[in-house]
Amino acid sequence: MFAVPELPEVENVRRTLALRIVNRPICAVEIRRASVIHGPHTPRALLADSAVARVERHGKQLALIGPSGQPCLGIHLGMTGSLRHTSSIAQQDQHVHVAWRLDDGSWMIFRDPRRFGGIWAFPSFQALQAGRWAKLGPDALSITPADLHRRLQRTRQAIKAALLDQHLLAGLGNIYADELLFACRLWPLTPACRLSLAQTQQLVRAMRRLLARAIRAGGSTLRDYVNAQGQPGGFQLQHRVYNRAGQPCTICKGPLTRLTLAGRTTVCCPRCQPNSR
DNA sequence: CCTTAATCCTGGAAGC
DNA sequence: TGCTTCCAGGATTAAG
Repeated sequence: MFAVPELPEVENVRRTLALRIVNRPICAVEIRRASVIHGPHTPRALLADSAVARVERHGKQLALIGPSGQPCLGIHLGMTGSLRHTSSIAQQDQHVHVAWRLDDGSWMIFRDPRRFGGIWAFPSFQALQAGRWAKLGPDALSITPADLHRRLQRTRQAIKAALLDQHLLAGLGNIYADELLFACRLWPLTPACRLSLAQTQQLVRAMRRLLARAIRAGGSTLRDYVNAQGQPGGFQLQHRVYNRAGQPCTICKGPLTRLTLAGRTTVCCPRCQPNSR
């Protein structure tokens, strides 16, 4: 249905983009829609006449880091954002907001039809980390069970709402939160503070396994997600609950239930994810 | 402290 | 066929 880039998709963008653009001279920057850029949007701030030395990720966000002493760009893909390396741009494409031209005439493009994403220009990676990433919780791939347990203890919110809160834990969105809760057989409305340390240890183990499998499969492509090289992912074929309301549970064969939680569609199995404890 | 809803936005799908 | 309506959702903000 949508792009919905969450941690596995953003990690695939990071890897495929790095292969194509790291240390490649950027000759020029075209800003077609300045409103997607936050902070200074001078050519220098956008790495014109410079290069991307490293591409890093925290949660769902990317950093295009210039050479030492040079600027840094924070990229958030939002819902429909994409960052791609292509040989050419369709001139009539209204959704390409920023385009960087490389030395061989190819382009890195930021495209985002729904414009929930954006670009944040900072003078350095340290400034991005201090100004933007510091507000995020630990990355879902590196958080420890003890840390997550401590953070979950602090809220009475439903576990699904807590998992979606990027200030608490960075990286999960609606797809992987539903898949994770199903994998752990946890009812989405369970208060977060009711998870025991043992349950949280299981949760973290399942989360790492789920995200690793999704990354390996290239992420989930529901409608139009592609990595920086234009390739779709294949993990949607392994979804057990997301977008499967009414269909049979892969374990008990009963119908999957759909409910709304924290304003989001939630799909789960009332039999395999019992509302208890 | 908690939840819900509105807001931003487009395009695909469904309904008439 | 063509129009309208609904719906998807990440993050923020305001209201209850």
